[in-house]
Amino acid sequence: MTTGAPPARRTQADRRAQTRSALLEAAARGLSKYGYANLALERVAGEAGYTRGALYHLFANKEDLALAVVNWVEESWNAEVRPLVTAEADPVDALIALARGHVVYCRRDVADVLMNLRVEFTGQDHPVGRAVTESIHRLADDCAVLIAAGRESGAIPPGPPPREMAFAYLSVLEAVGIQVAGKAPYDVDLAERAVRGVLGLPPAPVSPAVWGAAAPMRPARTAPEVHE
Amino acid sequence: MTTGAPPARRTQADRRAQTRSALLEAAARGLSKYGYANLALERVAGEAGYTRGALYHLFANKEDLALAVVNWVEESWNAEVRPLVTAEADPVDALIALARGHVVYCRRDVADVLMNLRVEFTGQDHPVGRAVTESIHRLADDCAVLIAAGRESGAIPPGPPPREMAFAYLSVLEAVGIQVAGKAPYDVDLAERAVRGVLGLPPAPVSPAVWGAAAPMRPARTAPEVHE
DNA sequence: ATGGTAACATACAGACATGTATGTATGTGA
DNA sequence: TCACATACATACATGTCTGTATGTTACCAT
Repeated sequence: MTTGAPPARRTQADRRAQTRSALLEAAARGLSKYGYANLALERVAGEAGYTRGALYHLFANKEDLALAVVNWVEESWNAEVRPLVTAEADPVDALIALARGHVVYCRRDVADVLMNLRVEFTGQDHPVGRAVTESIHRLADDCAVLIAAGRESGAIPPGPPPREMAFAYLSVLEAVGIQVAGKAPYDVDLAERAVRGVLGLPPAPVSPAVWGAAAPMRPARTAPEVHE
Repeated sequence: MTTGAPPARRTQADRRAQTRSALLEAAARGLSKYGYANLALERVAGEAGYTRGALYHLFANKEDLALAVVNWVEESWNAEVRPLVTAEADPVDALIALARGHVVYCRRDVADVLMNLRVEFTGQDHPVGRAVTESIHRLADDCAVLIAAGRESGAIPPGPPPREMAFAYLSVLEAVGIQVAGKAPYDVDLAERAVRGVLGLPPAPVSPAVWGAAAPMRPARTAPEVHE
């Protein structure tokens, strides 16, 4: 190519995909920081490098954009954390793996979008709030199955009904996830502690060195701690 | 008094106090349900039985009202929960009593005001967010002292720095408090489980009957379970 | 009873955000 | 090259909310 060549032509499909992606990311960051009510579309578009016209071309309205973000976040969580869970045959190991994986997921800056929206729409009937609630319910259903299995095998002691237990487990995990996110080396182990407590399990057998310098290797039966 | 007597004259001070109280309660309910951004003062005033004129007569602006609510909630929490904590000489018992007392406090409908505001203003610099943060920091400082004392006595195993531990403890307690509030009989015991887990303590020695019908009596060394 | 102040209610003004309408730029197939 | 459709930008219209100004009611001291 010569030095004076014009920029390469991008297809409309490519342009559309890039615009959409940029807007979703900007909206997610905005929802994370400002919530839904305070999310100004002029700002979202600006931070994505476009204008509201482009935004309204791709999304019907503010609600449509937020719902798209909710789906986007759920998908990215499923892509990163679910494999860790399904890789475990034992229910307790699966629940612990989920907790550890979730805390690692919380190291990214949009991890609290769903929690923020859930808190914001609690007690209100709104499409975005409903979407978040449904997302969490799907996850809670899966956790309830694991909890019930763990109880049946005797690995998990008795407690509230499995579904209630699952909601408590998730709320604790969510809170710890956000509170200690990124505070390696102990964010992951602290999350495990918290969910073991809620489930009624005794503390994991670890040496005191865990709370010191570098995180040590995990026992062989749990998920890997670091993911790239 | 005769049947046709006019209503009793109330002093201006009494009228002012009643108006202020009604507005604070309505605002607290509004902040709990809608957060700050979505809190419409027209609605607050209406639900309190007044108009925005009365509201602006008593509070400089929306921010002033919200700050007053934050203080009001903090004071009511301190009045109800702190005595349970200070009544315990042992640090672990104090932390457990705090958790149990907090969950009982969460049975009222404005218990989540501070959490909602904290979530809403995370990442932003706003006077209301700062007030909430300071309130939580004061509590975390006290918890950190208890945690440090428990570690020194050997009752609490090692973990992250006491202050970090205190924030994790509070975030877990807050999450469980809101998630299971009012779901007697197990909301209080579930909260205890959660915080024991975070602190690294083994499960409390309880019989399986706890998760059945009525809550049994607690062992003598912990705070009473029911408060009127 | 009267004048003054506080407690409240109603009207006004401006800012901000959303959604819609219209204009401009870019890709695409014939 | 040209007509068309899509991708985006800019302008317009409307509603909502906050804070301020003004009006009315109630208490209070003289």
